[in-house]
Amino acid sequence: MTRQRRTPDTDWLALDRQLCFALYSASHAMTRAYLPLLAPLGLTYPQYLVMLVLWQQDGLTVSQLGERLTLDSATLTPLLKRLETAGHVQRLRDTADERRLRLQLTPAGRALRSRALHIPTTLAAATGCGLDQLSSLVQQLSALRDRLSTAPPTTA
Amino acid sequence: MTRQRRTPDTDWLALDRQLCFALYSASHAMTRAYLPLLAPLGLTYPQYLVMLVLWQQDGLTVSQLGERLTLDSATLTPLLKRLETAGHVQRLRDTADERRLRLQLTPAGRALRSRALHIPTTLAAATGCGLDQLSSLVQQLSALRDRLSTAPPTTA
DNA sequence: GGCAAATAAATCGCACACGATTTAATCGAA
DNA sequence: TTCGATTAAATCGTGTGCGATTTATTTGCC
Repeated sequence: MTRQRRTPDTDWLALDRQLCFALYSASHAMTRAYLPLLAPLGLTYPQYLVMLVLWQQDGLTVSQLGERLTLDSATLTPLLKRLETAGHVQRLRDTADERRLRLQLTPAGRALRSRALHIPTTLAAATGCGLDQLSSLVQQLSALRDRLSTAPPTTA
Repeated sequence: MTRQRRTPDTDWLALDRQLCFALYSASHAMTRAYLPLLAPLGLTYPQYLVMLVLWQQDGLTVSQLGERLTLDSATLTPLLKRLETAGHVQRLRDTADERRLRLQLTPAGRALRSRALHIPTTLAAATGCGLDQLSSLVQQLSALRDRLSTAPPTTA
């Protein structure tokens, strides 16, 4: 006789089966792991992501930055003002098109990069993953993100 | 002569190499994909996660709920008050220990479950992943989350 | 019993996220 | 050329997250 269990195979709503929760909780755990490394630099985690982009390419507009991070101006404007107050970036109106705002690193902002160089390897160690699993995860998650964001709104 | 490129193999700070950003952006893309499915139920995404837990096990305390979701009372208290206002849960002081708050689903909260049953399959389709890749990702991400949260604060 | 330590929620302050609207600047077609 | 449509940021309101503190209750040790 098979009896009904509390979480049978058919309970597709079980928390630990949800990819969404696995992503959500892993992402938050990652953010928490970054905190002690970013605190000495005076950066929050989203601010660190912005700096990663600007260290790669300076002089972007707010929209261009938002495309890379999939964030909009409602999120970025106050964040960038805080980075400006902290002295890491300058916010300059584009003279050719006054609607656009150009983001320029200050010397202090550029200098901060050298103090961040150790972070990726430190974190990679904390994950306990091998380098091959790490890059495999990055590949899978990037592809997943792209499929989710180009997918039709509901598919229903 | 090899010349220096803008993003050489040694640029470990490149945004698209970061597992943290792959996680962060995939997680946000996932949340956005849920929005049109959750709006008809009147739930935000974190509220949906709380309901997933309560549908599996009713009568939990705030701390127990927080353990499953890795969230603390600062986040959960206002969220639960909104779920109570919406009529989905009741917040009852434990008579045996007045410090504890017991979370009980209302009939409306229990009934909501049937309207959520289609969500996991709809989303699974939107990911464009096979079922085997989905469960593999859930496994890897859950393990990653556990390693990150049990790891020593800095390892430095 | 009585009181310090521990525990459970709540509260406070700050920083994201994001839908929706607003403001300002540019573009484009009649 | 001029005025409506488009575009870029900024603003507004709501809802998380979380470090730090506060309040209320219980526990444990004398």
